[in-house]
Formats: sequence, C-alpha cells, structure tokens
Amino acid sequence: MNRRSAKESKESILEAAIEVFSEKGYSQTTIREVAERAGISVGGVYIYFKNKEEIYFTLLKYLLDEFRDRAGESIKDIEDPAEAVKNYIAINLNYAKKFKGLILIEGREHGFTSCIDIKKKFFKGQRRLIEEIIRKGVSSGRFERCNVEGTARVIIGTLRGFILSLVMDSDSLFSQKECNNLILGGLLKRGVK
Amino acid sequence: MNRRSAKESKESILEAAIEVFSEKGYSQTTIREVAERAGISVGGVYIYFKNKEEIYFTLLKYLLDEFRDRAGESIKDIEDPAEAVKNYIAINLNYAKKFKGLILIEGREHGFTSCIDIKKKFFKGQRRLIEEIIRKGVSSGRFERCNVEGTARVIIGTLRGFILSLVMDSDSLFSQKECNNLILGGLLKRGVK
Amino acid sequence: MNRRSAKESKESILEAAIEVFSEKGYSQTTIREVAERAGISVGGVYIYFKNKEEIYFTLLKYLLDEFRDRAGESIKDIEDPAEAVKNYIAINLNYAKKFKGLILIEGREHGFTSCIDIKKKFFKGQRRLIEEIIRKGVSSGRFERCNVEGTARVIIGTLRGFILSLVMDSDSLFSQKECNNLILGGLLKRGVK
Amino acid sequence: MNRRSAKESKESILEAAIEVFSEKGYSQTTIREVAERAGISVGGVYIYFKNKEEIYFTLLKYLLDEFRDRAGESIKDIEDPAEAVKNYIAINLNYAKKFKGLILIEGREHGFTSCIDIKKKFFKGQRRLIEEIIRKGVSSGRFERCNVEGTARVIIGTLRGFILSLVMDSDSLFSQKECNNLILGGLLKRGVK
DNA sequence: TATGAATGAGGCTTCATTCAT
DNA sequence: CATGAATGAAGCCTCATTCAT
Repeated sequence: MNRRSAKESKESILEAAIEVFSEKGYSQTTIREVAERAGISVGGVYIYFKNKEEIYFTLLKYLLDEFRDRAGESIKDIEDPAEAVKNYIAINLNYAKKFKGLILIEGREHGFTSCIDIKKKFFKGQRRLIEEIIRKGVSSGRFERCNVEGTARVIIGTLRGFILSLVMDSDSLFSQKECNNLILGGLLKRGVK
Repeated sequence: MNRRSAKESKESILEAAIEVFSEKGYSQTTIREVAERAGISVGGVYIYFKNKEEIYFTLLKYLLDEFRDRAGESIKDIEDPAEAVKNYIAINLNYAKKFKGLILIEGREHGFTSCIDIKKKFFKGQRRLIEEIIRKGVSSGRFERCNVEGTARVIIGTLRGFILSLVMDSDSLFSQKECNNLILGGLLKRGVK
Repeated sequence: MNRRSAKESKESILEAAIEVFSEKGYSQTTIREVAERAGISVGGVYIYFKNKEEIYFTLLKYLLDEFRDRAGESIKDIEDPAEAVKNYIAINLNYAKKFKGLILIEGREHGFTSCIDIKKKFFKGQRRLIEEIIRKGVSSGRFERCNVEGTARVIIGTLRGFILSLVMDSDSLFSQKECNNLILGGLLKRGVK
Repeated sequence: MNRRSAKESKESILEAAIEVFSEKGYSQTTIREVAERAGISVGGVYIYFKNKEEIYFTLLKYLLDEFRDRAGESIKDIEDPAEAVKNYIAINLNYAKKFKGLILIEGREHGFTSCIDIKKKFFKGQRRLIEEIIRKGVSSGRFERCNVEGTARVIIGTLRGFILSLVMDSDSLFSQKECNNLILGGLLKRGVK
C-alpha cells in the first residue's frame, strides 16, 4: 500500500481525473479508470469525493480558479492595454491547448447546475477583467471609444470561438496572431496600429 | 398500435431525437426517451435506425445539409459582400438558437469518426463560401486586401464562439449587431463603413 | 405479390427454415430471416405456423418421416442382411451429410417436449427396423447369435456417433467403409466375412 | 453482500454455469439464472468473466483438461490393452453422465471459433491416446493387426455416439458392457476374447 | 391471405456507489 | 484510511409475436 497523505491522495485523484475526463469526456469516464490512474482503489476515491459529479466540480473549480489567478497575474502590471489584451489572449490559448479535452466537456453532457453557476461566475469575473483593460485603453486614448460592457462580452465570446476551433479541429485553424488581429482590429484606433 | 407511414414514424423519431439530444447531450439521451417523445415503442426506433449512433449521425447530416442549403441560398443573390456577410451571420445565429443543444454535442462525448468527417467537410464547405464573399468584397474594393483563407477561417471560428456563447449562456450575452460589428470591423475599409 | 397456394407458401417456409436452422441453429434463427428466404412477409409465416417451435417441429417431423420411408424402402427388398445393414448405414450417412446443420440442433438447445417425443418414437421405429434385419440375419445363419434388441440399440447408437463425428468435424474423420467394418465386424460370424 | 474470496465466487459461478448450461443449452441460459444459482448478483458475474462466452469457454476448457488428465491417469499403468480400452470407455461414460447437458451444447449454437479449436485439439489428443493403446495391443499380439489411426478415429467416433445416445435418451439405451463388446469385438483377435 | 410496422418483454452488459473486511 | 468484491439499476438492442390495413 502506497501510503500517502489525504492531500496527496486527493490530488492524485484530481490529476488522474483531468487526464481521463480530457481523453474521454464526462460520461465515458469511469471511476474505475480514474482510480487506477491515481493509484488508488475504487472505494478510495469515495473517501475523498462524494461522487463523480463532485470530482468534476472540484476539478472545474480548481482549474477556473487557477486560470483566474494566472490571467490576473499576467495582466496586472502591464501598462499598454493592447499588450494586456495580447497577453490575455495568449494565456487563454495556452490554457486551451493544455486542457483541450476538458474544454470539450463544457457542453451540457452533464447538467450539473453547480457547474453552470461556477462557470457563469467565472466568465463574469473575466468580463470584469477585460472591461478594466478596455476602460484603461479608452481613457488613455489607445482604444476607440465604445460600449465597454458590450465589447468585453464580444471579446470573451470571440475568444471562446477561437478556443473551441483550436480544440476541436486538431489541425488548428488559426494562430494567435490572427486572433490578436481580429480582436484588436476592432479596438484600436484606425491608423494607430 | 399508432399507425403511421414509415416516413412519418422516422421523422417523428428524428424530431424527438433533436429535442432530447439538445436537452441532454448524447450520452444522457436514452432511446427510451426518444421513443416516448416520438410516440413509438423502443423496438420501433430500431426499425428505422440501426442504433443510437445512427440516429445521431442522421440528424447531424440532415441539419448540416439543410444549413448548408439555406446558407447558400440566403447569400447567392446578394451583391453587396458586407450584406452577404451579415446575412450569413444572421442565418448562423438563427440556426444556433433553433438547435441550441445539438450544437453543444459537438464534443467528443461520442467519438464517431463518421461524424468527425462529415463535420470537417461541412466546415470546409462553409469556409469556401466565406472565401468567395471575401474575394468578391476585396476585388470590388469594399473590403481591405487580406489573406482570404486565413480571414475566412477567423470568421468561421469567431462565429462558432458567438454561437457557443449564445447557446451556453442562456442570457444571450451579445446581439447580432455586435457580432456584425466585430467581424465587419476588421474587414471593411476604414471610413467606408 | 407472388401469389402462391397455401401449400406452396407453407412449403417454401419449411424449405427456408431448413436452410436457416441448419446454418444457425434454433436460437440464432430469426423468423425474419426465414420469411425473407421464403419470399414471404413476417406476418405471413404466422398464417401457416403458430410459432417458431411449430416450424421446427413440423420440419423435424417431416424429415424424420421422410427418412423413415426412404430407409424402409431401401431395405425392404434386400435378401442379404449384411447388405441391408450396409444400405441402412449408407442412407444414414447420406442424410446426415444433407442435413448436417439440422442434426446439430438435436441438442437440447430448445427443450420442446413435443420434439423429444417424436424423436423417441422415430428411434424406436428405427430400432425395430434393425432388429428385423438382425433377426433375419441370425435365423439365416449369416449373423452370430446375439441379444437382438441390445444389438440394435448399439448399432443405432454407433451410427449416431458416426454421424455426429461426420457432421461436427468438417474434416470427416472416417468413411462409410470404416463404419461398415466396425458394425459388421461385431455382427458377422468369424470367418464368414 | 455475501462475502467470499474471489476464488470461491468464481468457482461458484462456474459450478452454477455447468448446471444451467447443461439444463438449457447455451442460448437459453441467462446470466441472471447463473448468477442466482451462484448466489451472486448479475453484475458480480462480470467481475470474473468478460461475458457469457467467456464463461462457456472457461468451463469447456476446464472440463476438457480435467477429462484429459483423468483419462490419461486411468490408463497409464494398465498393462492389458483391452483393459485399458475398457477403462477408457468407462471414464468416458462416467463423465458423460456427470456432465450430461454440457455435452449437448457441442453444436454450433454458438459459433465461437475459440471453442472449436480447443475441441479439435482435445479430440486429437484423445485419438493419440487410443492409438497408443492400439499399437501396444497389436504389437503384443492381443489385438488384430489394423490401421491404427483409422481404428482410433472409429473408436472415438463410436464412443461419441454412445455418449450422445446416453445423454439424449434419458432412458439410457445401452450399457457399458454392450459398448465394450462392440468396440472390442472388432479389435480382439477372434477366439482370444 | 398477406403485409410489415409496431410492440414489449427480456437478454447482455456497464458502472456509480456501497460496505464488510 | 484503504480495499475491491458486490450490488442493482439502467442502458442498448433483439426478436417472437400481433394487428391494423
């Protein structure tokens, strides 16, 4: 028996779960496989998680939190708002590549309200982040004057599309540069670029 | 025994399947529920479809084909390329609203290669459509000179994102107008708009 | 619609049934396939037969009756009892080859008492036939004196074994000559052969 | 929850399976019934066996192996080849009585090639065993000179027939003595018997 | 008679979850 | 804490049989 601390066990389960959920999606993932990859028994999984849903929920929450932190971090000290947007896009695409499979589960394969809530909250937070940048850009004169909330929503939505395309079509259809161009093309003052 | 023509039965199954797949995703959809909503017995479903996968595949093919036709139709006689793009966007968003859930199944919750193939082909076709428009727009001077293929890809990707957002966040985050602005904002010659 | 007389339809069903039962065994045979091969609808089969079991039963009865007749016929005018036994063996093996598959169903794949009864009766009749021959052979001095009933049973049993081997091992393990030798070897007076 | 060791559970499943397969044949045997008789849940069966076929295959292999061992054992130290043949017959008939029904499944009610292979191999081995005895008998002068391979085949085939009769007609048609007589009658030198 | 769509029970198999050890 | 055998509900699919036409 490979004795581990509770924390270690829980983490190895989550790590295994990321893998398997990514590879197979939620429904096709079995607790048995997660347990095996985590090097724990089936019953062991249920010591740390109430059920399959909780594993997914924990995972999702963890990843969103981590993403939020990193995204916030990567932006906070950047003066140029265009640069900040570029960074934000970059971190999004990176994360997407890393957790390809998980993003595909975003669909309603499972109808857990808990997950919907947490995701809404997450996207709201991200929108605030973008709004901040846009506001800074507008007031500094770098960006066109615009409806800040609306524009932030559009950017988030557009990013989602990029990410989805990136993730679904293994022959990634477009690059970060193209993504930057599209988003910034609509934001930057004409001629300033 | 609810007597209907074979065609009617098959169609009512497909209609029911659209509903249920949309609501629950592929894995969570049970044949029993599809059958019930179609007003047929479980066994009856298997008269018309070899298995669950075939139902999904038939549905997907049907929707994509129909979409392709409608999209082609709605564009072909439009002179102004900007108008054509707007129309294309409109029909996309409409379709997305109508078949909300089905779009969410895009994931690899099911790994049917047949579906992957058909989808790739579909998106390729759509890209060609957009490229055509862009080319026309560029040569007519309405659009900025650009990498036609790349731009088409970006537009498709962006649209996907809009649609995904539209579909996932029931409080639709942004309007068609915003979508138009973003996409056209990057295409139209400055000042022409 | 290929109009046929009731008799024709019934016969074509039986012919199809022989084929399919032979190829797939009882359980694996579906009414649908029998109907298709018979060129009749599924429902049509049920006009002529109460159910699947009745088809099998009718078939079995028909074949056993026919076999009984043929076997009786092929023996009745033969003077030499050894020759008669040889003929009986020959017709057995021929029949076995022709209805290979059906013989394999003999097992208790289906537990129809009706079939058991009819088979018992058949084998009893066959035993009587053999007993007759043996008695003739013994009284004429061609065969060794022996327990007639017991010997008849043994011969039937032995033949079954030959047939089973013939039918199961596609590389038929032994020839009719070997079969003759074994059976007659135990019957014929030493030296007479 | 009926706690047992894994080995115990697996064995009780196999024991139950022997019973049910024997009584009903392969197709008519349901996992549910096997499970019930084994005192385990339906799902429990699948812990130990991949599927129904594997249960059957395991059983078949086990019985054939055991039979092979016992048959070999019961013969190896016997000097008199006639005695050896008698022993071989005896063990065959005993086994047949014990596993009555299972023998009847021989048909291709299931078309598992794995089973066909294993059976062919088994019968080949048994033939070798008999050939050995015959050779010994012939060279020692107890048996008539004969085609060893052919004779072995005939004996195996004959035995199969006896067994089949024994198994199918519950009113066992003939005794071991009669079986001995037939087989040995063709082998023993005239007058020696 | 004939059709073939429809039924629905039932079989196989999977898997989240529990619990005796 | 940990194990993994055991459970049982539930899903997919088949097919003998029925029945409206």
